[in-house]
Amino acid sequence: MFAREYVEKHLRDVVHELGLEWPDKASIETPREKSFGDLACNLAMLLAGQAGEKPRDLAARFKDLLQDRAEKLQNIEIAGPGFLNFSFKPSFWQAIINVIQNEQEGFGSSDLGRKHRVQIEYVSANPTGPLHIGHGRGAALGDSLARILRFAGFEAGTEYYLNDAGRQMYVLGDSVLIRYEQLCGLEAELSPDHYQGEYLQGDARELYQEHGRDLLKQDRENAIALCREKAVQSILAGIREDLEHFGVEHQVWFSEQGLFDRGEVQKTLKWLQDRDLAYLHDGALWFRSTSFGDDKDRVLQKSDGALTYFASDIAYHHNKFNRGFETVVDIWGADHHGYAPRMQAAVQALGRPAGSLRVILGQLVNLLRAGQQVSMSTRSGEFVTLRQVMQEVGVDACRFIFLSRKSDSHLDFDLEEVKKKSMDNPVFYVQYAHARICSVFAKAAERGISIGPEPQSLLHLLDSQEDLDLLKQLEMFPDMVQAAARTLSPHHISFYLRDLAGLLHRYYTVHSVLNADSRELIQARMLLLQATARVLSNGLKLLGGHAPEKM
RNA sequence: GGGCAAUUAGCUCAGUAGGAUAGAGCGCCAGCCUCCGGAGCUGGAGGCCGCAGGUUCGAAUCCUGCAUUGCCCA
Repeated sequence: MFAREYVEKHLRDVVHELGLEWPDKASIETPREKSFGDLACNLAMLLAGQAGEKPRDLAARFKDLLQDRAEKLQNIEIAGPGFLNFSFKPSFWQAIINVIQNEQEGFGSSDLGRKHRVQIEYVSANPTGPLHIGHGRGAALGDSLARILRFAGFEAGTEYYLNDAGRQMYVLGDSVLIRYEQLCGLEAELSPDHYQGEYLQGDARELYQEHGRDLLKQDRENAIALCREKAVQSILAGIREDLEHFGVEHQVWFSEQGLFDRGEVQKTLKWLQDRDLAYLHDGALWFRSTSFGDDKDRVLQKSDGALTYFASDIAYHHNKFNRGFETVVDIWGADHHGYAPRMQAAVQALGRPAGSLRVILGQLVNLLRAGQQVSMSTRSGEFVTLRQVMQEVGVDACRFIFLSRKSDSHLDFDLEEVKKKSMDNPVFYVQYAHARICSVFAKAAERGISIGPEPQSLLHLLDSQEDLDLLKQLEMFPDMVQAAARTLSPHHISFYLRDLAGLLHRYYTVHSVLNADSRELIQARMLLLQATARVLSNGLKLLGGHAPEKM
């Protein structure tokens, strides 16, 4: 049982016995100051009114009642205005090694999610060009979240929504056709609205090789459709390749066009109209988003009959929920944040409770090189692709940087900094800790030292300050994973890993493992290192990174 | 003009159950290799948590107003 649960269970018993009610605002947390013990609780302060006693007096009663029965505690203190500070016996912390040894790659997992079905939709870039670094952030976030949620007992599905319908696709096809016409020697020119990217030249060239000048003879709309198909296929192939290289998987690729083909968009619009959630006005069809907290009603179908993106997005989310997902997570670029209220409104209109849709906004990524901004003009096609960044800085470093910030904070991504193998780039710091441990074990093998058959009997030797600091950090890993899952925030894991690596490095410097005084102590420390390596590895895996044995 | 987010050390950022003397890394200064990987460790300096009110036993955290920045919408 973990520390927090242990304390909470006993506290609840006592609260119950005193005829009091457990307050919602009760908190049991590790205090900032080490001298305040391992865990601190504000219960006495919150219950003072209810009990009609002064906080410190009430705290004293708690202490008396707890002292006899909570045998894993070493010490209970009353401090400040009425805090209860708890310290555990070293044996409690030492026992975490056994837990880690038993659970191995499962250590840190839980059933927090109780198989709750969650869908994570991420990246979902329009197939109009290669992925750039902003997509990389979304990719790292979504993939890591899926790993974390699964580890925490949720059933998480991953999906890529393919915007393969609509005007942008038409423009894409038109852009390729113009390139093709140029190859044929015609005087065609791209307008500023067209996609300018070099990558479309290749598609035009292939079309020319396959069809010669035949496309010129066709009806122009047909030719555009053909070009569009060609471009989408090749761009999509590139995107899939990039994501695979990035270590990211989408279980489902969901086509917007498919929604139209199956009539789901029209069906959803009718569904809304039947319930008076949509209405006709000025020849257009409007959604009553104001009934669900949006600023104004939104157009679903324009007066010329064209459907908006919003219309197909509602149909898409309708589809998601109908597939049985209870919670849907959408990861968007921050430039779409204005879109969130209407989507939230739509989900509620579909009859889902608030909170069924959780939108995560990945803030913009600012690409720098040695402090200088790298220009990223989107339409002109002059931008650094995710692929280029991966090749230059490596996948692990790239992902770790994305996950070392809150998703909604701006991120400066400096190519030179990320390549540096220093604390500027924490992934190396964390990986180095793992490699260091592996190196100790390699050396141990050379010297013929191994851990004996009864390792449990040695754990009491891990009683120095550094031992306990490290053990406590290991013990809180499951808690950390749950916090990351609850708040959909992978960055908690990366900060945790940095702290854990820091404690390991310190430990390593202060205590020699293989040169310790006794054979028993050597083995005990090896056990501690082994457990630390396991947690580092489990944590890195949740971020989609690797735990190398050598660097 | 309206909306959303941000504002914490010189720089980049944690702090999502409201808790005690606000943290980390980088950079700067001073130290640590007879020894398992120095990609490391130790110590120091560095803060009005944007500003002003409010809520309460207690606020970086919650509420209101203002300022600055970024983004979205018209």
